[in-house]
Amino acid sequence: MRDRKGGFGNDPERDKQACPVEYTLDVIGGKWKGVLIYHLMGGTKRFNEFRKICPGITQRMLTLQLRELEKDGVVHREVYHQVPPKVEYSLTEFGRTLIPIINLMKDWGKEYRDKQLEVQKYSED
Amino acid sequence: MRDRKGGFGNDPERDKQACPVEYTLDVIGGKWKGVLIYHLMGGTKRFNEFRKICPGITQRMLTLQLRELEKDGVVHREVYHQVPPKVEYSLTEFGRTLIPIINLMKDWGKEYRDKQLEVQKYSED
DNA sequence: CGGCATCCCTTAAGATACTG
DNA sequence: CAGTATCTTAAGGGATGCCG
Repeated sequence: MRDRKGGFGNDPERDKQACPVEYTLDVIGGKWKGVLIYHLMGGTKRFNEFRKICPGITQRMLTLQLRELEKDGVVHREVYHQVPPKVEYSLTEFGRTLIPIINLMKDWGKEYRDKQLEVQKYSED
Repeated sequence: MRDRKGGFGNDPERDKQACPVEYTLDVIGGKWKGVLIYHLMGGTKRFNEFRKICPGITQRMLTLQLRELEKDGVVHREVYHQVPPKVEYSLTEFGRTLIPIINLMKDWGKEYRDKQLEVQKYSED
């Protein structure tokens, strides 16, 4: 067992919860959560719309990531009980509080993607 | 991890690179990267300092995460060739451009950690 | 259409031991 | 002190098939 100085109990999540940054990353830092939230900022989306927007994601992962966002209260899932089925995903009010962060990340990503590539040149093997 | 060897031809990571949000998450979204950057905002840190601050992280993971941050140009690694060895980690200028994002994530985490717990109560039906 | 269940492989991550 | 190396386990994730 791991030596846990301070005896905080044995919840491995505690370390993350203790740091607000990690808590936030826990909500938006999943493999696809960032993009999903980002695209939801542009309006309601259906399941297959996401699949078109993110060709790399599988149904399974899309479901899992959306479920986690739903569980975290970030995304609302509206089911229309009809044939063929229709499910719409949207940001909750709570989810919208993330918009400033996502926007900042978007801006940073756009601005520094190139510069970061330059940096990498100097640290190549 | 990100493949730097070739171009973006059939790189499955391409989808992520295509979205600036995901690019940013790729840099700061690693399991421990957020906390590491966050703590580096408070000043230079040594290897074992991190281990004290983040009791849950293993040497191995700490090394790997720091190396990735270094590779991405976010963190500078200063090695003092002496006995006993001394290595200091600090944010690069590039790394400092992330500070606004980390701060925003910290604020959001602090503010909404509690509210999110409430949200979960309502989504248990 | 929008899933979920299953199988299976790959990658991430932990434990431990050892080193410059 | 600040790591590597190695092994093992846990989690992530793809492919496929079925179902409401």
